[in-house]
Amino acid sequence: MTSFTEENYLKAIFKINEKTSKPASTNGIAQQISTSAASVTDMLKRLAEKELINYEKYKGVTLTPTGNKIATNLIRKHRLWEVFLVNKLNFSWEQVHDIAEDLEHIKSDSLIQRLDNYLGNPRFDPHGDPIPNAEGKFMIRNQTSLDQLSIKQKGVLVGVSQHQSEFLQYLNELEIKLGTAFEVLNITSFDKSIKIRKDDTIDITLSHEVSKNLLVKKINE
Amino acid sequence: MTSFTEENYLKAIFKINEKTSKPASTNGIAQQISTSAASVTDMLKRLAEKELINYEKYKGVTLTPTGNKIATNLIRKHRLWEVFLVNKLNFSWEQVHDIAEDLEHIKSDSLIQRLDNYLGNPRFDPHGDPIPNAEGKFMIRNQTSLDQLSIKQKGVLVGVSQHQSEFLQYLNELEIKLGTAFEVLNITSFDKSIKIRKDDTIDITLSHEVSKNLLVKKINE
DNA sequence: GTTAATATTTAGACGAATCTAAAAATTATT
DNA sequence: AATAATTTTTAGATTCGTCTAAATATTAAC
Ligand SMILES: [Mn+2]
Ligand SMILES: [Mn+2]
Ligand SMILES: [Mn+2]
Ligand SMILES: [Mn+2]
Repeated sequence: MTSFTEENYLKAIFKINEKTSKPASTNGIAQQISTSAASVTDMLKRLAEKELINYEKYKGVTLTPTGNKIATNLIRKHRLWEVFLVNKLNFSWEQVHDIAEDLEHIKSDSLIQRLDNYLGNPRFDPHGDPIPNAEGKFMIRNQTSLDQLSIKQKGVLVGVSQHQSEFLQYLNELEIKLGTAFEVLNITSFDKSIKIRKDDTIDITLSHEVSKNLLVKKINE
Repeated sequence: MTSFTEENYLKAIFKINEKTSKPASTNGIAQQISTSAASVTDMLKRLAEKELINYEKYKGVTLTPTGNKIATNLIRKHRLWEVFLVNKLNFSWEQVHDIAEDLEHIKSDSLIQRLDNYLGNPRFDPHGDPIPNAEGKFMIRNQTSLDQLSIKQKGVLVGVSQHQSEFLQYLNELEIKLGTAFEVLNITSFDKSIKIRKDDTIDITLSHEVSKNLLVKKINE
């Protein structure tokens, strides 16, 4: 059996591997999990012992197939619960991550299978992130960050790469949500701030810090 | 903060107090929780230290107001989740207890408040047990066990005092569920087995072991 | 009211997960 | 290549929750 804590380590390693395409470092994991490097080393030994990770001293870690299965299943559960919280309980997208962080550890295959079904087998979570299927396969999303677009290009918001509630609340204020359509009007070369026309009506200016965290699908006309 | 384990002790103490109307004994708790008496004594010291229980060596335990609040809230969450699993995810009543045993430990007041609302503020769980309100008040159910009825008396099933899945599955086979109407036709003095007419149509015989675990509300005509 | 049986607590140990401080290995800098 | 900076591991301690075995207290039986 994998404990609550072990599961969190596996998920952290998965995310780092995914983001960097490299083995996860001890410090990287420590930071992700908000713990000390020493604790991480301890846990890596245990996870290696259980054959959930590939670990060589000083060389970083990757997941074994078994470890990968557990990690993707956690992500599947996390994202399905987020859909439940938003679609059924009417939570807002910035409120659900922390709750899902706990719910993802509930161990029942039939529960998650029924939940998936009840929600209509959603393929994306409230933040636009893909929900892996029961076999752990992710759907690949055709996306670019908004700051990669050039003037006059159009796009539609399909995701966010920041999940902090302050960021999401800021988007709420601007009435930017998944599905919102954009056209790039102007880019200031000095600070890379970007002026866009939203839903063909309202013009707003976004800082580079914001625009690089907005994931859009380009619309070719 | 109260841990998962501490919560389970508080709930066990609550249940014993409720059932016996006496302070819970060390052995009683040990049995309820499937652990050793020594472990219980250890934990009782910790819980007393946190002022969640009233504990005097060799004298048994009761809950303090704070401990009681935590315990009733756990029961509230447990039963609300059971309603969700049965009413929304179409689980059968014998499948939900174990899953709810985990879900009850999820800590989010807004979650449980929204869930309650989403379910239509149910007052009883799938086994007929009352769901305490947010203040911890239980609704008192007017009930007698079926074996207390005399011949020709009528009643309707409002609960079960056994929650084992084998028992519930046996009731499924007999098509006995909450709301099922009974009339007592006959009681065998030898083994106290009882013959009833179910829903005015089918006659079935139940052992005393079964009838004493069926909670009915008498119907006076 | 002693003695026997049972219930409860204490003693001592262990595994999981964590920490800080110190040692060792790796990587970067000159 | 030698030294400095950084990263990682080890050593040693702590807390939580658990165990078995032994000691003590309570309750039941004679
Ligand atoms: Mn999330
Ligand atoms: Mn998400
Ligand atoms: Mn239950
Ligand atoms: Mn129940």
